[in-house]
Amino acid sequence: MPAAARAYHHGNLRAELLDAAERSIEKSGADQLSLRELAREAGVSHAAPRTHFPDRQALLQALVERGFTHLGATLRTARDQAAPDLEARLHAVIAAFVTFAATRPALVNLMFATKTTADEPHQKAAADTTAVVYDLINEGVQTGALAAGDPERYGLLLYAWAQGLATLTATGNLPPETANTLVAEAVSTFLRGNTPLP
Amino acid sequence: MPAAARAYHHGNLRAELLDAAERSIEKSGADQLSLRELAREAGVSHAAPRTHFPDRQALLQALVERGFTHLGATLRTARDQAAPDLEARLHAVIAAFVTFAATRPALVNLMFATKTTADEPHQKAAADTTAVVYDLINEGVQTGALAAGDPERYGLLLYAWAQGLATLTATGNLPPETANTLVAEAVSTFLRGNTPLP
DNA sequence: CTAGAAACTTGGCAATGACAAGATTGGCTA
DNA sequence: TAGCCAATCTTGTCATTGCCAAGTTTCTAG
Repeated sequence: MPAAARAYHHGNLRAELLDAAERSIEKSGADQLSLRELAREAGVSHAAPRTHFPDRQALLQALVERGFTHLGATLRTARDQAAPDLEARLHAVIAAFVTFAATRPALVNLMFATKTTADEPHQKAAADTTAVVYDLINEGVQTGALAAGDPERYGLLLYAWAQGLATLTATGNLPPETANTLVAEAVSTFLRGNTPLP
Repeated sequence: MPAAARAYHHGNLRAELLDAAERSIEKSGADQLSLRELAREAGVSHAAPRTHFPDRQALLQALVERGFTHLGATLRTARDQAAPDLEARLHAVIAAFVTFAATRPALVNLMFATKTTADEPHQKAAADTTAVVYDLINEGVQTGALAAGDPERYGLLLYAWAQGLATLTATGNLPPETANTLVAEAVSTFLRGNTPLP
């Protein structure tokens, strides 16, 4: 019995709760989120959410997981639609990251505020997201566009940069209109700083 | 009547509440923070905190403000104790940033999860923190160590990088022992990527 | 068609944040 | 020094919330 796709008393309550929760945190912050309020919005009883989420934390975690899945997909799309050279693709991916953060600041905060322990369910989704950057870096090292070195280290470095730019955007310290320019400079600085010696 | 230094019924309740709050969020996360619990720990009535903080959010904001003040001071100390050349000082500052984040992950998350609107009280403390990086960048541009360009843009770029590395450390995605190496690489990459043409 | 599981409801409890009104204390002034 | 005033803290209260237990409805597998 596929729980997610079932149409029962309410329909697919789980997904609707997550949608409402995402709207709520963007409007009032994550710590204002009320399960009972979500239930009211969905027109179900105050204990109905408990069927799908054992507690409040579980709902937030599901939100984070969905966020990473969404972000990963967004980054992959951006990569595939960019021009084929490394710089263009890196730029497209990081710019998409920043745009994502500008659109869903509260969700992004939540995603990166959650401690990462190995047994958490969002681990895989998060790894699939970082992999987008890592893979491009790997490719760059292999084609010789980047100086030989530990690709994982490069990946972490660039991912950290992207994450920082995204967070600054999400918190309003970086106006979205200048963000794009900064992303371009970050990528070109990164590449220029790691160009193999001729 | 200097409110902060007074010893009254309790002593300086305000500071003690903030200390307890910081301990609490590092132990159980910010959304588990309970004003009544803090009051109990301090041995005062459940409504006593209200004298110093109108509501829960105000306490969190005070925590953020204190955090930025502390971080700024930490960065300035690191800068002053480093070797006088630009790279060493940048490295020292960002490494101190990352160490700060590793020591107080929950506080750092809170600091960078809070939306920055102009009228918020922690604005100045936050600005004083970013200024440490900005000033070094400015100095680098003026002495010719960095290519001519918009210093503010450089500053934002490097600050974003530092913030990203700090957040990754705080969330456990970057083991503190490798963090130092990565910081060194980030700084040298940044400088290498922005060296003026000879 | 029936049994059992999944989804939801009703009722209840302890804890919390916020508020109002009163008590205590310390300093400032007249 | 007497007394007022403001800051600090207390007691009492309320609505809301998260979580839990027990029961009810609906779906589905066999």
